[in-house]
Amino acid sequence: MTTEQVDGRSVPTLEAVAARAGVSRATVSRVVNGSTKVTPEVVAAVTRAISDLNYVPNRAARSLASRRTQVIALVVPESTAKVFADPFFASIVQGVALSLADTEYTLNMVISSETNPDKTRRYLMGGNVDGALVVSHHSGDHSYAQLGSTLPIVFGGRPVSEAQHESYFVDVDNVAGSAGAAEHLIERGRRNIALITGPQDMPAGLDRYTGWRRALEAHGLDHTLVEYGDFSPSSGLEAMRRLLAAGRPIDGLFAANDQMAAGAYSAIHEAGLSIPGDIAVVGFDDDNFGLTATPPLTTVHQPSIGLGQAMARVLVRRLAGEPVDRVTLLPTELVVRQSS
Amino acid sequence: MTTEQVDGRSVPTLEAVAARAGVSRATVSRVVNGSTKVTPEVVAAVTRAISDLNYVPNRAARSLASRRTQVIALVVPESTAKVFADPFFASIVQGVALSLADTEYTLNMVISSETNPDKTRRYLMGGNVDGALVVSHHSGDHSYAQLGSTLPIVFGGRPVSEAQHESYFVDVDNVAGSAGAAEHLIERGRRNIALITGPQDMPAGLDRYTGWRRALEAHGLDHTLVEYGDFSPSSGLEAMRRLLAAGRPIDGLFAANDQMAAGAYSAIHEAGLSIPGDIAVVGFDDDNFGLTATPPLTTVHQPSIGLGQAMARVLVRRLAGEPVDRVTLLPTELVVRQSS
DNA sequence: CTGAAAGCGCTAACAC
DNA sequence: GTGTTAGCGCTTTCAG
Repeated sequence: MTTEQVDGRSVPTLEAVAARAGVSRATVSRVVNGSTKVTPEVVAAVTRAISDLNYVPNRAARSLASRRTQVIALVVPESTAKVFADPFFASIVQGVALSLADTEYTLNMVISSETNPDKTRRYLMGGNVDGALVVSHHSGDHSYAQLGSTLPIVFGGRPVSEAQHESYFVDVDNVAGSAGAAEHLIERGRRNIALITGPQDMPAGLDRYTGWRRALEAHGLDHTLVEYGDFSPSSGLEAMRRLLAAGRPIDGLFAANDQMAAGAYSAIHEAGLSIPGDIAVVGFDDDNFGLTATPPLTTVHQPSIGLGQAMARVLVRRLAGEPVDRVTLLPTELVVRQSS
Repeated sequence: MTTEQVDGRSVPTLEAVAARAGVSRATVSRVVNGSTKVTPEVVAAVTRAISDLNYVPNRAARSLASRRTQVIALVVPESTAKVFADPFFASIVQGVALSLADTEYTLNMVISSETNPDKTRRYLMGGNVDGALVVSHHSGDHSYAQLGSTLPIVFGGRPVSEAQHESYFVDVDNVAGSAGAAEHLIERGRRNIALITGPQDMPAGLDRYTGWRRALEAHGLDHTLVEYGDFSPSSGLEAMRRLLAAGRPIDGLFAANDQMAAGAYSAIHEAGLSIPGDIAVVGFDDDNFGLTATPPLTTVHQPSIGLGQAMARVLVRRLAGEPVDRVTLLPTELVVRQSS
């Protein structure tokens, strides 16, 4: 059973609209593209013809003639795609899609295979898109940065290396968020505040460490109670065990993400300590663990949908030739629950 | 700071390749499109020229000339997009994207505003895509079905109404999955098995009810212990309370999704009953609640990534003119944990 | 098996 | 303001 490319009533062309409105194709084009230099009456006539005929401009023809595609690629590394179910990432996509829905741009999702990154690169450079949004899950990998000189690109997450300083990116203000988390613990009267952070080659791990340290320093508190995890629950468990085993007093803990906080919960409980009685805990991310945890976790909420929206907005502005800051930092918000 | 549409070294055209290979544009086109009717030597020469020049065909031009866009739209109703963070949905997107990555098709995500559905409709009908994938979260809403006669469409989830019988769709085998869940409870020796299902105007709610009922009937068991929820945890809580309040003996429960099972857990516990001691519980979906629940939830796993992949595959086959079944049902799998 | 020629539907100078 | 005229880069008959 072959699916014929049945035309039905074939799609009307600009030419048909022109004929019906009694004007030239150029004029129809002007109206469609919102040129101001058209008489109101003509605009009206053309508009009528358009809706009568149910005309929809053909994107391919338009692109070919205008040398603009009106397509924005959202590039997702395959490894990230594997954890697509990660709500943080899904929210970014959502934000991008929502934000682009109000524009003339079309969203093209590209999964870049890590085994064959050139395919994506070629696609992007082949003049098939007007710009690209690149997200590399929590990692700051700007390996597409080189393309930035030819194709407008906006990254999600700040680059790891300052060398890639040229890139445009949108990120959550991890430093401020972490500092706020630490401040909160301090306000709660905690003085021996430990940190479980992530790998220091990942911006999120590094920046959350920095924010925490700055806050403690500002209050003249000791900031050497540090352990490292890899953002997984089990690494949080291990890290907390090490912290506890060290024998130094601890009455507060900031975990660089909620998953590690979850692990820390277990370690704290297995040590017979209470939350927040003995140790007040604050996490980061505000993922779904926090709410269902016992006690519910105080955590730093990051605007993941907002991140996607901001990325799209920055790119669209760049494409419009409007001035945009290379760096866009989104504020976080401390969600206070019962763990602190 | 305006972003110039700098050309850099402008993208090579087919013409350039033709010149370099010493053949006509038509021949290059044939090679690019894998026509068999070209001499091996010529193919080699053209291939060389292509890679030398780093040629990438221009999609717009190709579309315009061939009247094919090589674009597949993935339509997501805005309300669904709001719950984009729903891992089930995110997985479908992932499946679609992965599956399409191996084809010549490009994935175009479209968020269809419910307030202005015509915009999407026009876009789809405007010859801008070769086909569409429509997902309406758990709902079977095939309001785009009418377009199916003009544009090849594949739906995720079976249609609510049999009238829309024409549509192609891919769905999880809810009936079989639920029957399996009920069978499992029966095998565990449960005889008074209750059901909390979803709205009966949603295929998932209806089909999961059907599967459960058939299994009980097959074993001559009572199948009147039924309450309805709306797939939310709180509705599950309420439903379970009603079930318990009725005073009839219950030793097993099948909840039509894990969220409602979560609510049921609370109701069971607040009634001072144990899981699975007093009541064995089985859910459906295998979302992230199941693993972290106490006790971990036995549930029916549905292949959400597979669903997306299947949708893409079915559409691509249709577009290739290959025969495809209108209905594709994906098998579920019972994941036995400690709640049963 | 390969080349020539004619567009695909639209935009963008350039005239009027 | 509006029409005329060229193409944008590619596919596709149709000859040869």
